Amino acid sequence: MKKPDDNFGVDGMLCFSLYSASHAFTQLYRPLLDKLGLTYPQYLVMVSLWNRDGQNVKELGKTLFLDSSTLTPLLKRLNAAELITRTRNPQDEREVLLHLTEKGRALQKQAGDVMQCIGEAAALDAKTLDNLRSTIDSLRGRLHVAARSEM
Amino acid sequence: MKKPDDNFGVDGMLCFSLYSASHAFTQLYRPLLDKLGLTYPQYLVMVSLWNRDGQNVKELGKTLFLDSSTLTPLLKRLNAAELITRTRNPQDEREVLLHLTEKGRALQKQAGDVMQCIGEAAALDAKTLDNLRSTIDSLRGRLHVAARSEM
DNA sequence: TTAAAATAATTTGTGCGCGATCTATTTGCA
DNA sequence: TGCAAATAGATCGCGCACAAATTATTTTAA
Repeated sequence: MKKPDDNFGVDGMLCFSLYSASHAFTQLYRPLLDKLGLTYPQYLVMVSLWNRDGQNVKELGKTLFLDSSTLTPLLKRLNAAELITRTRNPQDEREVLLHLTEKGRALQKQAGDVMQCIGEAAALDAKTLDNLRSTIDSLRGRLHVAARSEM
Repeated sequence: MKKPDDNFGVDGMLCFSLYSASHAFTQLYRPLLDKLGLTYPQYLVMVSLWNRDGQNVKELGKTLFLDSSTLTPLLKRLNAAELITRTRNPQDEREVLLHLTEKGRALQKQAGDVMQCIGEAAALDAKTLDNLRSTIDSLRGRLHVAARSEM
C-alpha cells in the first residue's frame, strides 16, 4: 500500500485497484443481470442459495461477508420477486430460513447461459485466475484479522 | 470466472474475491478515516487532490472511475467540511474546479501518519504487491473494454 | 449568426453497505 | 426456576454508486 505522500495519487494504491476492479466487474455484469431482474449483490445471494439451499441469514452473511442490516432488505426484495421464501425455523424461532422457490431454482439455468461471457472478458487462463483469486482471498483474510485486532 | 452451476457457491468467483477484499480494505480503513472525518471514497478524492490540486469534476471522475452523480454530493460534503472549494472555471463556466483549502492540505500530514499501518496489514512485500496491483489493473482495463463493447 | 449538437455538472430515484440500536427468542447459570 | 447474557434478525440513518433525466454553457456547422 502506497502512502498518500508518495505522490502518485490513487494509482499505486492496492486498495484502489481492488475497489475499481470490483466496480468494473459489477458494471460488466449489470446488463446481463438486468435481464434476470437481479442486482449484483442479489446475484451473489442466489449463487450461494443455488449452491446450498435452506441457509439462514447468519450463514449467508458469513459466506458473503455481509450482515443482516444489508441482507434483510435485499432478501425481502428477492422474496417479493418470488425467487425465495423466508420462514422462521420452528426449532429456533430466532433464525430465518431461506429457500429457493421453483422460480428461483429455474433462474439458475438462465444465469448459467448468460454468465459465460464474463469469464471471457476477464481473459485469464485457469491457472492465472486461480492464483489471482487465492492471492486476493488470503489478502482479504489478513485484512479481516487486522480489522478485528484493531480494537 | 466460475460458472454458477460449477456448484462452489460464491467461492471460486474472481468477481466475489475482488468485491469482498475491497470491502475488507474499507472496513480496515474505516476507524482510521473516522479520525480524519472522512469516508473511504472521500479519502480517495483527497488523495487525488493531494496529488493534483485544481482538477475539475470530470478529470477526478476519470481517475476514480466515478461519474458526476456520485461525485457531486460527495464533493459538497467535502466542501461543507471546508476541505475543498468548488468554483466554476471562468474560462469555461461548465466546469467546476476543485481546490484544496489550507485545512484540506493540512490533512495530508495527518493521513500519512495514520495510513502506515494499512500496508502492514496487507503483509505483502513490495514486489508481490506491485505484481498483484498491475494484474488487477490490467484486468480492470479489459473489463472496461468489454463493458463498452457490450452495447 | 444562430440553431442544433455536444459537453459539464446537477438532480432524482433505487439499492446496497454498515454502524447503532431495537426486538424477540434461546441459553446458561446462580 | 428464573433472570441475565447471548444470539438472530429487523430497523433506522447516512453515504455511496449509478441510471436517467435536467440545466447551463460552449462548440459546431449550416
